[in-house]
Amino acid sequence: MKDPIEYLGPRLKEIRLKTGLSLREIARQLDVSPSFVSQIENGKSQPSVATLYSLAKLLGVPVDVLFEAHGEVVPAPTKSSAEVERGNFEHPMDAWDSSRARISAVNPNNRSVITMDSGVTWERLAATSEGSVNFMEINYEPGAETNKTGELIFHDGFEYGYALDGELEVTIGDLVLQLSKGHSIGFDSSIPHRFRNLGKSPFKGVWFVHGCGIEH
Amino acid sequence: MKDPIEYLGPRLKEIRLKTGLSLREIARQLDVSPSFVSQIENGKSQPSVATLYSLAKLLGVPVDVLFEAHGEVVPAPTKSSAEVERGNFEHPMDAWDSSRARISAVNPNNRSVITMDSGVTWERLAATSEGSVNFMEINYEPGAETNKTGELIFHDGFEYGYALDGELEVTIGDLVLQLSKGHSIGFDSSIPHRFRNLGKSPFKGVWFVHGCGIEH
DNA sequence: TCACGGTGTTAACTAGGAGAGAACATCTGC
DNA sequence: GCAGATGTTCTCTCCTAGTTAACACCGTGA
Repeated sequence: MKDPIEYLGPRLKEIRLKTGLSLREIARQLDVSPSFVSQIENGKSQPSVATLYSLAKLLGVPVDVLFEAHGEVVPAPTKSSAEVERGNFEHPMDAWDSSRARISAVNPNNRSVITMDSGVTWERLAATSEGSVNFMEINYEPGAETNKTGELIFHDGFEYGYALDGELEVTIGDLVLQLSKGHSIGFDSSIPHRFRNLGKSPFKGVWFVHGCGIEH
Repeated sequence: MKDPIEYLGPRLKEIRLKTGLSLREIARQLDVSPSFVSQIENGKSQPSVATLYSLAKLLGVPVDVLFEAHGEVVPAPTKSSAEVERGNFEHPMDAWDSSRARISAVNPNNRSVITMDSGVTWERLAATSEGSVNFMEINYEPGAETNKTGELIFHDGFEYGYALDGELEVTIGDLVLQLSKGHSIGFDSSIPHRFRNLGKSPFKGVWFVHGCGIEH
C-alpha cells in the first residue's frame, strides 16, 4: 500500500481546480506565499496541520478526502455569454444600507430591487437596522448564474436559502446540489460557491446572508 | 470561533484512552518517541501531517474527528424522519443543537420538527453550525398563537419572516399587522411580540431568528 | 510591438518547531 | 526493596515549513 500522503498534493490541486480558484488566491486567503501552495500541490513540501486544516476548510471539503487517492472528475466548466453590467460590492450584506427602524414590514409589490449580472435580482425583504444582515428574495432567470465568468465566490459569514419556485444548481466547494421548491440550505459563505439556473423557468428563493463580524 | 487545532491534543488523548492503548504503545506503533506523543496530547507540540494521518489510522478514526471540539463521535446527523419533541426552551434559537456541518441541505419531507403549544410547529431548514442562528419554517394552524395565554414574548436578537401561505396576525409592540403570502418582516425581537392565525387555513412562513452574537 | 497584469514553477535561504533523549515522578505487583 | 509499567518535562538538534526572490508562460490592450 502506498502512502496516502503522496496523494495529498495532487488531490489538493484537483479540488482547487474544481472550485476555479487560482493558486495565488488560495495563498492570499490562507495568508501563505503562492510558491508554498505550489510546492504543496507538487509534493515538494508538506503543510502543517494548521494549514492543512484551513486549506480543507477553504475548499469546503472534510480533511479526509484530501487523503483519498482519487475523486471523480466532474466537468462543470463555464460558459460565458453576453455582457451586462452589474451591481458590484464586495459583500452581499452590503447591498443595502442599514436602516434605523426596529420594525420593518414589506409587501411584495413594494420592494427595493437590485439588479445584478445577467438576470439576477435581489429584492429586499426587510430594512433591518442590523448592519451585518441581509434578508432578501433572490431571482435567477433561466441561464442566469452568480458569476458570468463561472468562478466561485466566497466571503465572510453564513448564508441560508429557501427555494420558493423553479430550480437552482448550487455549487459549494466540490458539492453540487439541485435546489427545488421547498428545499433549503445553510452554509458557511467562506466556502467558495456559485448558483446557476439551468432550468427553463425562473428561480425564486428567500435568502438570508449575514456576516460574523470577523475581520481579516 | 476558537481554533479547532487547539482541540487536537485533548481529542487524541480522549480517543486513545477510549481504545485503552497506552501512550507508549502508540509511540511504539508510530515509531516516534513517547515523549513526543505526550507533547502532542498536551498541545505542547503538533504532529506533521504524516504522523497525524497514521495516528488517526492507528486509532481507527477519520482525521476529521480529531478536529471536533468534544466527545460523542456519533456520525448520524439526525437524518431520520420527523422526530417530534415538545419544545420548551427560553430562546427560539436554542431550539436545535448546533451541528458541526458547514454545509447543510434539507429537503421538505426530511425536516426535523418541533411541536409547540396549540398547533404551532417549527421545522428546521438548515442544521447550521452557528450557535446563534435558527432557520426554520413555522406553521400556525387556524386558531393557533404564539402564546395561548395571550401574552407577548420577547428575547434577544432579531427575527425575520417571509409568508409562504395563509394569513398571520403579527403584533409587535403596539403595531399590529396582517401577513399574507409574499409579505415579509424583520424586527428587533426584544420588542414584545406575538403571532396569531385568525384565518381558516394554516399559515406557513420561512422564519429566521438570530441572536446578537452573544456566546453561551 | 512592448508593457502589464494575470497564471504556475523553482531555487536558495532561514527561523522555528517536530521530534529525540534523557531524567523525572508516579503507580502497580512481586 | 526492585523491576516494570505509566505519563511528564526538561534541553537540544536537525529538519522542514514557509519565505523571498526570480523564473517562464500566457492573455489583453494600447
